[in-house]
Amino acid sequence: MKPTESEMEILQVLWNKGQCSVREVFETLDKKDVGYTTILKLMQIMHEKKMVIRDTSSKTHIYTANINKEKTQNQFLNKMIDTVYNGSTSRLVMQALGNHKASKEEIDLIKDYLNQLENK
Amino acid sequence: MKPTESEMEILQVLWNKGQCSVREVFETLDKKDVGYTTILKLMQIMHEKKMVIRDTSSKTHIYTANINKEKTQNQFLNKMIDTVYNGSTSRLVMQALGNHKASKEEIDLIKDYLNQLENK
DNA sequence: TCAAATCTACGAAAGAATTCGTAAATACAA
DNA sequence: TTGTATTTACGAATTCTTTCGTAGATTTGA
Repeated sequence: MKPTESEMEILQVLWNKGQCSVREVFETLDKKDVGYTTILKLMQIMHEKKMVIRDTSSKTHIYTANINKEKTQNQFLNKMIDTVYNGSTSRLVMQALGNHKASKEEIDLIKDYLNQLENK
Repeated sequence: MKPTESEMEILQVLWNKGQCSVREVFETLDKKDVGYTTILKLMQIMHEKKMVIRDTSSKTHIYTANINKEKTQNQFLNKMIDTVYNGSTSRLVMQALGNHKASKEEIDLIKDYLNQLENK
């Protein structure tokens, strides 16, 4: 039920773009070392698992994500908090913030968010 | 180079306890459905990969983590931000905070941390 | 001492995930 | 029309991860 890493990459594209042909997904994630049919196969498997739905009315099938983005992200997040951060959400968050990846703008966003949380 | 999920669980124990025999790890993670030799094998593989070091001077070998906790956690975190949150640290953080898993205390911790960040 | 318990080593099976080759169908354009 | 492109379907190979059985060594304690 939990998407694999590759499936996650594909879902990412589908969530962003709404709907895509296999080729669009393939080109969006231009992974140097994977062939077109690999992505095709993965998406077919995802279809079997009902992670995506597809419109087969024309030759080129059009895929759409069929699982909830936030729910799926949360699933990964919780797993990660458990196995990587020993159950501590705050440690994860602080590490994410101390990270070079978090920009000033992002930190401001988070402050606003915390204030909102507080006022409830 | 990146630990697998099982390896991560074992590293977790080693990071927490400092050093352990296989049996200690086995008991700490008491997974109902995995045998002792499975954990042993995993730890032997981790040794081959130099993820852990071990003292073999007595019959019962004693293992210690040989990779950096923070660095390894960051590796997972960054991967996750990319493949699950489309590169957005703030989205990950906000979702973690909105999560049932983040308690009041944890949120306070994070506020302090943000203030510290600010004063630098 | 010797048997039971505990440990390591190691190969191999089982399971999961990824990868791709090839064939057949369809569309497209010269 | 005819051949080139693109697409799907699908089986099979490959690779990665997890699992365990068995054998042999060591320790322990009755």
